[in-house]
Amino acid sequence: MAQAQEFDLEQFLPYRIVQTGEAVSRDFYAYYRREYALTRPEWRVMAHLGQYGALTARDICGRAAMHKTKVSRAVAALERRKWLKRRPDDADNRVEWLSLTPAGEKAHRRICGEAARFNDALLRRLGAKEARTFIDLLDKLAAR
Amino acid sequence: MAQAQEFDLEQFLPYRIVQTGEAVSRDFYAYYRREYALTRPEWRVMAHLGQYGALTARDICGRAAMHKTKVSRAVAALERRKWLKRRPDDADNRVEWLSLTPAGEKAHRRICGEAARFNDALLRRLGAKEARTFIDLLDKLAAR
DNA sequence: GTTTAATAGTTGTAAATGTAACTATCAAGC
DNA sequence: GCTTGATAGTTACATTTACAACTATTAAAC
Repeated sequence: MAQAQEFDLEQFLPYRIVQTGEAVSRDFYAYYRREYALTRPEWRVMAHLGQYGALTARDICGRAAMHKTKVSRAVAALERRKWLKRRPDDADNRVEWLSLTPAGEKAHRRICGEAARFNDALLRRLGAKEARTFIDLLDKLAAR
Repeated sequence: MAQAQEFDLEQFLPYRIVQTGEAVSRDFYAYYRREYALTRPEWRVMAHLGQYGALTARDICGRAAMHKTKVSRAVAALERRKWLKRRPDDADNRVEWLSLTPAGEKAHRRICGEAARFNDALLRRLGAKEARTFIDLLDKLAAR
């Protein structure tokens, strides 16, 4: 049944990558949602601030490929729970520098520990050398 | 700044895969949304029915890893536009067999043509051999 | 054959999201 | 120094989504 010739879902990279992404991130997502009641955008903002230090909302949009409204709401939520603080920019009043508070950093460290465990499990599935290859290929795919 | 030791976002596979998935599917998603006003779940249901023939909603949930409410609403929308029909199961009245109508198949073929072009562009980015490797590694990652 | 548990699928409701419109600020042109 | 256009970020509203509760039907237990 169905058409065969040119197209096979199982070989269709956008589908396969999205699918695999959902499969490998599901458990980790469930973890930080359950343990910290964090949404995905909130965790992503934390992850970027935790790793790179103070950033503007715009920086996060660029780096994390998140829309600015998503970032805006995630930042507001993290600020409400006092895991994030804003500082004005000296030269430009439109800009706000965002960073984690000590409480935010503490949570970030703990979540990163768990993230590292999840990641190690995945890397073991691939093996060290193939994991390296895989990440290189991801870079190649995403290169604009 | 920030913590260095154990964890690096750029090496964190769940994040990298989801990110790459979004990047490589964005343009194709924009295409079928613009040209056919299809949502992502709707296209996914179509893609499965077009490729595998008649399936139950449950089959689609399993194959496409979609939640049953998402499938249910996508099926209802496709039925409304007469791209999909339902047939009762002979033995079990709870079950419905879903398949594309001729109009649905026609649209499916056209979208698949475009999908194949998108995919070819991605495969060219990787090269034939590495594309093969990449898909194997995706299989390995998703294996439960 | 009647109760109980499981399954296929739908619907209600709250939360999350995308889009566009908005405010505030800045830089450039003149 | 005003006007025009761009930029940082927020808010409003419509659409999607997730989660739980629901209906209908079947299979199992007894």
